[in-house]
Amino acid sequence: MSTNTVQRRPGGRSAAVLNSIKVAVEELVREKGRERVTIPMVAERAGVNPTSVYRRWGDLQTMINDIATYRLDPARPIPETGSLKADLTAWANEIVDHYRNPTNAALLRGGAASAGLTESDCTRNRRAEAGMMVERYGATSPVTPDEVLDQLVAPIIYRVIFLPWTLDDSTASNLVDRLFSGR
Amino acid sequence: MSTNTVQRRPGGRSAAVLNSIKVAVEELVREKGRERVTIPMVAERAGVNPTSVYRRWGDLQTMINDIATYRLDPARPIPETGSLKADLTAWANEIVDHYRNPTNAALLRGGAASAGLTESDCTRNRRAEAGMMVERYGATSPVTPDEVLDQLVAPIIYRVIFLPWTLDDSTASNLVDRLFSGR
DNA sequence: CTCCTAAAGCAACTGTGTTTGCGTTAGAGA
DNA sequence: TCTCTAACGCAAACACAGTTGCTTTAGGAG
Repeated sequence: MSTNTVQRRPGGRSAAVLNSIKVAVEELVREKGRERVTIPMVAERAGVNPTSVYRRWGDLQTMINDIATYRLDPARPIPETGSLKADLTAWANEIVDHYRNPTNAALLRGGAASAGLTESDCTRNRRAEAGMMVERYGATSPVTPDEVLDQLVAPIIYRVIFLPWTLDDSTASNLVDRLFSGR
Repeated sequence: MSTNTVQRRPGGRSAAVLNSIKVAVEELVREKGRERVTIPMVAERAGVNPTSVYRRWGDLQTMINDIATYRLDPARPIPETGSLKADLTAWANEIVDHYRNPTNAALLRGGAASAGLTESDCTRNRRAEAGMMVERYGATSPVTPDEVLDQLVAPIIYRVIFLPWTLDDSTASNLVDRLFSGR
């Protein structure tokens, strides 16, 4: 061997196993909620030996975080329409659409259970994105980043967690309208 | 026996056991978060046999929901000052104060994990209380119950779950001010 | 095609949460 | 005080998540 790197084997069987596990995790999280999913359960649904899962990821938390490529991409482009109101509407619609997917909603609820000690990815990223959009318009902006969090992000996340059936196509624009009303 | 009702024994020992379990649950939920608490753990801290806990409640979810009498009492009086704004401010302050207690916050996060399928106590009660206050002022009310949920309850609950360190004495009144601004 | 070994499978074992049968303690009415 | 039995304690059995050593399968390089 001419290199000192470990040989990997991402092809064939490993890929098939990975894919069936991913499907099983999505199904089970959606069906039962993240808290009621176990590794043996995932392995059985995937038609795979539990040992394989333990060897690859070690624990359920690590596995789900790694499998969950369906979370909101932190590197995705932030809407830039030239109007703050339109930017916020488009951005809020992305968030609503993302969490109308039951799997994503279940993952958010699971994350909420262990939140509160440190700022989670969810809140930190949303806060950063809100700040970015508002600051584009500088002192002329009628709203602050904190107001965006309190009156736009918070209602959406609250509904995702406790009242997911109230989310619809007009939720985001309604909230933005109220945020800008009287300003 | 002249009655066909089962004899209960709420006094003495049973009350002592119940109380020591209640204390143990509060401590452990605050220390570890609801998700990392188990029944044997509670029983040991309480100096009680785990069997007693299983026999009384069956499972941890039921036990915590039952023990948690420190949650906001649904029968407590709703503020009635004569002004909707003042009512809402007082009411929101109660909620903030309640959830600034780390035990209550941890219980809310735990509840969030299993929410989303049915409307939880938390959301149903808040919605009912908001409706009650707003309806007192009928058609003259500048805000709707849904607006109260979106712009007052949701920001508070969002902060409790994800940003508990941002809750302070002025949080409630700031939110109410923004809710009424421009109306 | 052949060799090497990454990665999966298998099975036995451990630790811990949960159930169950039975004996003991102690609250409440007679 | 006496009796009845609800509620607790105890210990053995059970269920299942997670671990470990070994074997088997199959991807990739030569």
